[in-house]
Amino acid sequence: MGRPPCCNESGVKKGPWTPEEDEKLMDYISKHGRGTWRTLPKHAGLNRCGKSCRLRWENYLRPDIKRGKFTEEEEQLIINLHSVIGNKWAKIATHLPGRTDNEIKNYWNTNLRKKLLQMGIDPETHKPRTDFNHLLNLSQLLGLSNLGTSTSPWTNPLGLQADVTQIAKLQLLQNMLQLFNGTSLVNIGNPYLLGNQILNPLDTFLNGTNILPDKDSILRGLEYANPVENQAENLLPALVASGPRSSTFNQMDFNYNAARMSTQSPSTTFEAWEKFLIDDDESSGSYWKEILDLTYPLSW
DNA sequence: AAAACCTTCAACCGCTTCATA
DNA sequence: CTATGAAGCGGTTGAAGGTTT
Repeated sequence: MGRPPCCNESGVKKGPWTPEEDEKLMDYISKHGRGTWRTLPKHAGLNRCGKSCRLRWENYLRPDIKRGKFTEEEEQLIINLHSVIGNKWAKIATHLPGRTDNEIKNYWNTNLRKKLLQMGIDPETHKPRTDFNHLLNLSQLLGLSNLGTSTSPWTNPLGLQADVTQIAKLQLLQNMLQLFNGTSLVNIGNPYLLGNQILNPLDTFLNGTNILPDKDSILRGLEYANPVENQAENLLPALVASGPRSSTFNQMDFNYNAARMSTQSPSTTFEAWEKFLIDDDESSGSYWKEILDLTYPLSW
């Protein structure tokens, strides 16, 4: 449509808001309500466009805005929701009272994205990263760190920290699973799957059992999370494995549940993964070595 | 101490969606 | 059904503050 942006109006102030402007806006809204944003600035005595006023109010001045760091629960919820509905920040924000879409978007881009990438998870698809360079870097990193662990798990020639090693292991394993499976489902901590039996990834791998959530249970979960709008239709790119629910390599799908994590110590997604990794018998190294030997018949 | 670099987040821009005439 | 205008949304930018060199 040909309508010019409202902010093209000449002489309208842009940029950071001053305390005086904030005061005027809050004052006006508290007395008269929001009304229409387009006419609000004029009535409130603000030299701003309506859009700017709306943004300032919605993202900063609204009295019910929660300030401060995101909690682990919020963090986990954002990841889970993002895995289902993608970059629908406004939708995600409706599940986090007091948080704005802008705030969630910023937090995602500056923190959560990086965390997932570090864990070898593609933040767009919520599946393991499969780009070759990434795999190569991981295998090199892992190889170097293994050199160090042969003498002491905490020191190595490059000074790599143990957590780097653990992350590398996790990433490599996930990538290998993806290569094996092609339909690998990595869903770390979905609180909507409370009803499903969830296995420790290691147990899953060793026992050869696998329980994946079906589409109905996901939909029920969403309905629970948002009873007003049960509209999860076609919004399930990452949660529903495209392959058969019970195949040889689907056994290795990591369906690791947030509820399990939250009822046990450690309590967070990332800590739980860390625990899983550290609990691995480092001294024998057999678990990882076997996997690596199976998939990479090269010497480390 | 200072410059360079990095990170964060408020705010903007332009597009889409929704409501209504 | 169509056109129009307002609101909403998501991507992007850039200033400010923090950190590293």
